[in-house]
Amino acid sequence: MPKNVETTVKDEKLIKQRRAELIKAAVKLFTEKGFHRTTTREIAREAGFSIGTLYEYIRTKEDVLYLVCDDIYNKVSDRLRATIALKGDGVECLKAAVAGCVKVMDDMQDEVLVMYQEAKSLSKESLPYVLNKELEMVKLLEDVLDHCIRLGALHLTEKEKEFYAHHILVLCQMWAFRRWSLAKTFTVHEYTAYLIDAILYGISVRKAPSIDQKS
Amino acid sequence: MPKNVETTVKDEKLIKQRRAELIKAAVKLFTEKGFHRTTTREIAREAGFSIGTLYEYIRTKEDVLYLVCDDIYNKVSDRLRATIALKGDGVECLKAAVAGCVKVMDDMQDEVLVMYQEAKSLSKESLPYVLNKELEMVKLLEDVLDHCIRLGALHLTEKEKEFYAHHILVLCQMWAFRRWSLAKTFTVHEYTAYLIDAILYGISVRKAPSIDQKS
Amino acid sequence: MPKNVETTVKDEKLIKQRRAELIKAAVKLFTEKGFHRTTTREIAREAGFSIGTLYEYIRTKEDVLYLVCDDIYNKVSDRLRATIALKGDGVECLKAAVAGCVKVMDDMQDEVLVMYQEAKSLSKESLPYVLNKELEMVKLLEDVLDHCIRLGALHLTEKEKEFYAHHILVLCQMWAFRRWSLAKTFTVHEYTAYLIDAILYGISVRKAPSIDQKS
Amino acid sequence: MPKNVETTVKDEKLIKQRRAELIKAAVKLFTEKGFHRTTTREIAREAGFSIGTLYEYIRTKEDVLYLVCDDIYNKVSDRLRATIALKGDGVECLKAAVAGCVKVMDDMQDEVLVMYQEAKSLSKESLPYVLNKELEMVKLLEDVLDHCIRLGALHLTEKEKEFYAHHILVLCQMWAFRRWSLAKTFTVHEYTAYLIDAILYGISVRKAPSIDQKS
DNA sequence: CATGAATGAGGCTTCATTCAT
DNA sequence: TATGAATGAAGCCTCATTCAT
Repeated sequence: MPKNVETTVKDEKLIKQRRAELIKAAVKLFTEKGFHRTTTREIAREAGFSIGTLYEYIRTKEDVLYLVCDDIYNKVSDRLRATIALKGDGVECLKAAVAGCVKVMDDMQDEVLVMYQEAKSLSKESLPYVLNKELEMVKLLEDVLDHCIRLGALHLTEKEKEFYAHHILVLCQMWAFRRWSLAKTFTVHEYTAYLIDAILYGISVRKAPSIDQKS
Repeated sequence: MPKNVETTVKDEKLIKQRRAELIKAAVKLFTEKGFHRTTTREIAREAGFSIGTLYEYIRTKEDVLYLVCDDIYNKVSDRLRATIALKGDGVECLKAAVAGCVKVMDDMQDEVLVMYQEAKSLSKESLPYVLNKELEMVKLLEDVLDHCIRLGALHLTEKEKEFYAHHILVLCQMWAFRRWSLAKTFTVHEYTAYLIDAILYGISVRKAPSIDQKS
Repeated sequence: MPKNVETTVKDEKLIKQRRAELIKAAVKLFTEKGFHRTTTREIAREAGFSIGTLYEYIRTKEDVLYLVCDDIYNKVSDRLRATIALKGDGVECLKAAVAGCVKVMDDMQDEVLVMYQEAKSLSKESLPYVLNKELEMVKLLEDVLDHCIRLGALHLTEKEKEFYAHHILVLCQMWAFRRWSLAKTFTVHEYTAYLIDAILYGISVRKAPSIDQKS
Repeated sequence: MPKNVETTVKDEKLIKQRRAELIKAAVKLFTEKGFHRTTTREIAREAGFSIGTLYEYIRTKEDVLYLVCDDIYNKVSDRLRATIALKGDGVECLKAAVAGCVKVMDDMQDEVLVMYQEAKSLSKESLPYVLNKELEMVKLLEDVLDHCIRLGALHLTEKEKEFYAHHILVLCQMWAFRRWSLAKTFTVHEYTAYLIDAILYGISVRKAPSIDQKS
């Protein structure tokens, strides 16, 4: 399923190493100027090898984008999986997940932005693979919700579960996308606290005990 | 503040008309292939005039992007303003706003996507202007919240208000950004209903009366 | 049938003129260094316009080769048609045709060499069209033979006619291909005289009346 | 006279063996895609060794072409020499030579085509050597003609002899060059028969006894 | 005002050749 | 000797922009 970017080089270990260098360079440049404004030469130079060498490890410029997106998704997913960890009783588990997810978005802001802004430039063949990765992340949050449901802490239908998985993921990503504005008012921790509250109890519950909730 | 895209042509009426044609053509093409993959020639052809004429109404390709983003922001803002309208008592007003906002995102999905995906290609000079437009939209939602607060339907601090304005806007945009996945499970109306619930009451309140909320 | 090389330019007259310039430049360069060793930039410079302009009149480097081959074939065919003219009684007509054909090969040696040496670099799509042109030239010679046959000067079966048409054409081309060697010993006129004799009467008839011819 | 292609390797036997492999691979590839479209890497891979090893046995890509042309010329010459063999009385000897020559062209069509189409890509230094090989082949046919002359079967001046040697060689090559068209109508044997007739007696003698031949 | 031919900088990619292992 | 990773010059082509008509 994962597209296999062809190489001229055979040494697997070398491929891994060079690719890591290449991806690091590309992420840096894409962050600064975007995929289209970055030239292959710049990527090669930043990665520390010649243009010829770059093309020993990829076949097209688009391959670089694919490798970058693939790598970031994997890293984000891995970190998410590690942070979420289904620990804590009841709703605590969800809170931890949200906090972890925001932290990942905070730590990897540059990468996350690159991924979401440039993935659209992938070819028709690669795009589905990447979109699927996005759904895998949604799935991770569904697992958290499932856990809470099994603990009896939440009561959700299947549809609600899907809805909330997207909902929570988007709200966490929001920190990455809107930090330029939000960071003027909130620290990550404040943001996280507000977000947990908003997700769990909604806006109306803010100190309004007498209001007729969802009558 | 709004950058003035220079023209060779003087006739104001003509400028308006040609720009409208130009923007329409550009939005169509940007939707299909993105800003960078679209050539100025294509824009001219799609708009129905020659490349020479195109350059009578803009100075650089980036001007087209600026005009497009500006135009879409204005349209989205206008529609939002019209839909929101601060009508309804108490929390109804907020519900109407959310519903209206989602509808706008649904109606203008293509435009919204173009705007958010390509705005990053604007120059350092134009970007702030566009980001500011984004904040104006946030402000619109803050106004709604203010209204609810004044009606006594909500109780929010200034910070909470800012947070929720972003929060709500992002969740509405989510429909535009994730329709490729969400639409498999939800209709716009379902999505809207779930969203209103989620915003107002959060996830934990879903039929779980006995749970000790935020003790 | 003739492939239509696409242009960006619309003015038909201009296309004709520029193409003529382009072809002239290309023939000169291809003659000197061959198709593969000639760069598009060199063609543009030699033709007197910029690389950008060159690409307004063609889409690929191969288009240049196609235009060149097409043009040369047309010129050679036209000259052949003009020279042959089915004039003269009996076998005189054939002699005139051979003489004319050799003259064409002599006058257009460079072009003929380019055409036969580079045509193989045409794409699978264009090649058949060019090969067909070759067959048209064979056809011209078949017409001459037909004429002689109708005059009663020659007696050939259909197969013989086809054979001799190729046979004569190849022998005329021989002057173009082997002038580097033949010209050391023969002038064109000598060559023509020898060739006519060889074609008409063969080698054995050279002053050998007593030999038992093909008994 | 024969250019000495330099090697890093000393072992003569190894050189011979590797070169044979290399030439075989190159002929195959040149036949398929021509010299310029074939890469050195492809040659190495097809020959069964690495690019590094290839360059132990040649110094430039052009060396490969030189080796190929040289090898083919030698093989063709050898086969020609073997087939011709100056056997047969009188004109039979010539007939046998023509038949043999056509057979060689038929058997080695691919090689012959490669040789004549790519030799022009040789450098100014190598070209004369290869052209000289061509003249050696002409010489072989001159020898045949000489033999016939000595037998009294033909009467030719020196100039006529040179002319006919080229003439016959070209007509035999014609089978290789035009088989794409001729083979639709003729088998090799038919072609050979027609050709022998044409060379010996010319076109006019075809059943036209009363015509005043070159009076 | 409108047109579209002309321009050329610059991007992506290939590939012959080298050289350290 | 054999290998194959590294190199970078050089090729093809695109496209934003200009300007004469």
